[in-house]
Amino acid sequence: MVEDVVRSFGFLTLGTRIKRLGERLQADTQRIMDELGAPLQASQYPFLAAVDRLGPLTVGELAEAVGITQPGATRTVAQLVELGMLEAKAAPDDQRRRIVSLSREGKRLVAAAKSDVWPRIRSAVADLCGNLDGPLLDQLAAIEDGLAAAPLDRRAGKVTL
Amino acid sequence: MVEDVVRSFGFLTLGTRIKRLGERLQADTQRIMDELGAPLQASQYPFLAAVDRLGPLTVGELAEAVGITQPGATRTVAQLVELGMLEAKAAPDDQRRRIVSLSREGKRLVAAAKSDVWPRIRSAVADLCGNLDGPLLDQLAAIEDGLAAAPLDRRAGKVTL
DNA sequence: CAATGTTATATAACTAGTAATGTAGTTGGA
DNA sequence: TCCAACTACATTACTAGTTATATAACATTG
Repeated sequence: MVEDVVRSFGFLTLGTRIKRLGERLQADTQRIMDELGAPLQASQYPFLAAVDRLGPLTVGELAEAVGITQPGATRTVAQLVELGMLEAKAAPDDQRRRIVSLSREGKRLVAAAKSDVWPRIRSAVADLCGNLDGPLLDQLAAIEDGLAAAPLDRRAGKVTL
Repeated sequence: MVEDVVRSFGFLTLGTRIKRLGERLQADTQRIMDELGAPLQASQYPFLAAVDRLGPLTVGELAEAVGITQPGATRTVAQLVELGMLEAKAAPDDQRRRIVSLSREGKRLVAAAKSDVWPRIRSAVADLCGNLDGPLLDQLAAIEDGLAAAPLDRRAGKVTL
């Protein structure tokens, strides 16, 4: 067993450490969704959730809402249109803009996720880090240790919160 | 300006949010290193730092030390060998293992980074999040807001800490 | 009202991670 | 002792982000 140097280096490697932790959380979340039969990648749901929450958006607005660059948004929107979850049509007043909205199937999926999948994920993440406090590096260590002890998909017991 | 839904969704999208934040921190760190003339990618330094700290390691041990998978380590080691920063030779007792160590040039680079670059990064990150406390989501919001107000490369003033 | 500039999206090439699988070297038991 | 299983690393194909740039539509202005 070799020392985790990214953890040992503290603030110097914080970006690497945080990114790694995010990847780990996303992978665990994906496992919960796979178990529950959710048919998409974890990374695609924020797009559906954004349109559900904010209403039809352009590609650029979607990129901003989910916090990635425009080319990334263009690609994921294309995938979700291909999968039949989103619809995109040119704005009537400005042919450059594409207005993205939920398809019937997309709406059905969001409704199912809202009732079955998302509460489970929220409760698992809350179980992992809902009660943390104190300095950032200590909380990160607690989350890493917590995931090692019991990954997210074994924390989804209660659907409360 | 569109709402940041990943931030709004709280624990549900924590993995996405944390990963995004890590990418942002790494990108800012890269800018500091570029300004200071550091010749590598931010993602490559943990490998050099691991070998510097722990001594010669096999590819598998390096993967464990920096917290990625073995194929990722194989690739980055190959790049750093190509760049002349690392040397790899088969272990005398077990031809399967490759022992990775710092080249002369790699040692020189680590020494320069230790004295010039790493303290600057540490101080910038400490300036951003060294004094945070409280619940995780609040700290994440503070870091995001802090980066928006002044990215890391404009926080590297003092080289203390 | 045409030329020029700007904006919105698309495309291309790259980075850095992943999982699955291949291959060569080592080891242990019949 | 040799074959089967295991181990360490390499390879391949994929994911999801990035930057840089191209294209097409709209806006401005001389």
